[in-house]
Amino acid sequence: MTITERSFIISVMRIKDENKKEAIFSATVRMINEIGFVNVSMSKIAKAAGVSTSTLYTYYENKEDMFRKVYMDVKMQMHSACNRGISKDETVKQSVRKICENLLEFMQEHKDYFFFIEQSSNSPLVTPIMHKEIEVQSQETIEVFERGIQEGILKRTSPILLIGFCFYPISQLYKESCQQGMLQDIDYYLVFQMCWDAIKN
Amino acid sequence: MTITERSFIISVMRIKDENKKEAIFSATVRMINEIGFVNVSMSKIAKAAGVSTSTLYTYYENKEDMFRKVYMDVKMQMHSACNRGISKDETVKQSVRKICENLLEFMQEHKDYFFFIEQSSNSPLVTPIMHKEIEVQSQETIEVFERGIQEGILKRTSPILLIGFCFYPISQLYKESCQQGMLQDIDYYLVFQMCWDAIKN
DNA sequence: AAAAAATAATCGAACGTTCGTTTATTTAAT
DNA sequence: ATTAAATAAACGAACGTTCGATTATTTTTT
Repeated sequence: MTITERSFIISVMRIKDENKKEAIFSATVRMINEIGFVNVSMSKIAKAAGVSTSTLYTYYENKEDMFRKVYMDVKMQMHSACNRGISKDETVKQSVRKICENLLEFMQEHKDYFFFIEQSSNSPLVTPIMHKEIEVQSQETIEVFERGIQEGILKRTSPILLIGFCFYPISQLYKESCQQGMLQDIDYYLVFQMCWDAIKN
Repeated sequence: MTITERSFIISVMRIKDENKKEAIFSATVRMINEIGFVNVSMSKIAKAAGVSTSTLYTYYENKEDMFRKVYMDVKMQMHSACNRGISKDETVKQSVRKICENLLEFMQEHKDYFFFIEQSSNSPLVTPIMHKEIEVQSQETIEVFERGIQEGILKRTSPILLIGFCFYPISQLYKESCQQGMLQDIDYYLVFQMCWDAIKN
């Protein structure tokens, strides 16, 4: 959306500084990763973003709203990254492989996003409604696995279960390898092979 | 441990009220699960435990120390639960199956512990040193998988990788099933089959 | 066996600081 | 001139932690 487009919709308002919004967003992610949820506060995030504390309240209703929206934003980015380049012309195995690679690539390129998700996703901040929204977002991925079941290639069970056997091992192993600084040791070709062995018929 | 036994070890100290320690411990777990790390505080935990805030400081040095020790405690309980009943007389497959069942049983019986772990384990509170300690504790489990590799039954890779393919899918799927209230729908026999397919040669 | 002394667990109150949020005002864009 | 973004200042409440007094328990002395 360009500035002129926006001018038609909202005529005389002063527009929100997108740099500022981005600064708040990434400061939230960064601070959570650095000091954790226990020690984080609105003022610390504002300071990290180079913004007044009260400015946070022009972008978010309150603390909870802020964490929820930032979480959903990051999560959505991850899911759309996982779906990238998926086509119905390729085989299910090719698609699954691509989804796994997309996930791995996202984790590597957005390490901070990934660790933020890991730390947020189990918090009671994240409501069942949010989980539903996320599932909707990952519909494209689900369809790949559903196709695999129909074709008799994958095990006849819930697609969510199949997806779990790809996503969780990969993400957890990446996490462990980061924590122990042995990223090079993991053979991701083997990991994908193991994922596939788990879900294939 | 009887009172007389204890008298030999600790002579002059007044004995800490174990009920109180337990109350603090479980209040910590409960509060984290209910309101999350963002909203938790020493005073809230003390109130939930039915104890003065300052009493927390006779059991723990400070807030961080408290969360760390409670986390380690819970984590150790889980790992020793997973090792329960493992014998070198049984086949590797039997042992692996038992470990998986132990994990599942622990999660079901100690839902609160499990969710607390899930929420804590990705926090920067948990240091690399703590991760090392945990790995030492799970040595018995590691040995089972090492034996499987030596016997040529399991894939020739790091035992940690193999364990990951059992633990993470099971725990994540249990978590999802709780969140969506569809615990009955999951076929855990199939889940174990998928774990085994992933790791077997 | 009883009393006294010693020790640390316990707690309520208080510390200074920081919390999340609101209000009043200024700044900047139209 | 109008509108909203942006902020500084201010709010009471809550924060993590410390402290002094009290209580409960054990050891030592009678």
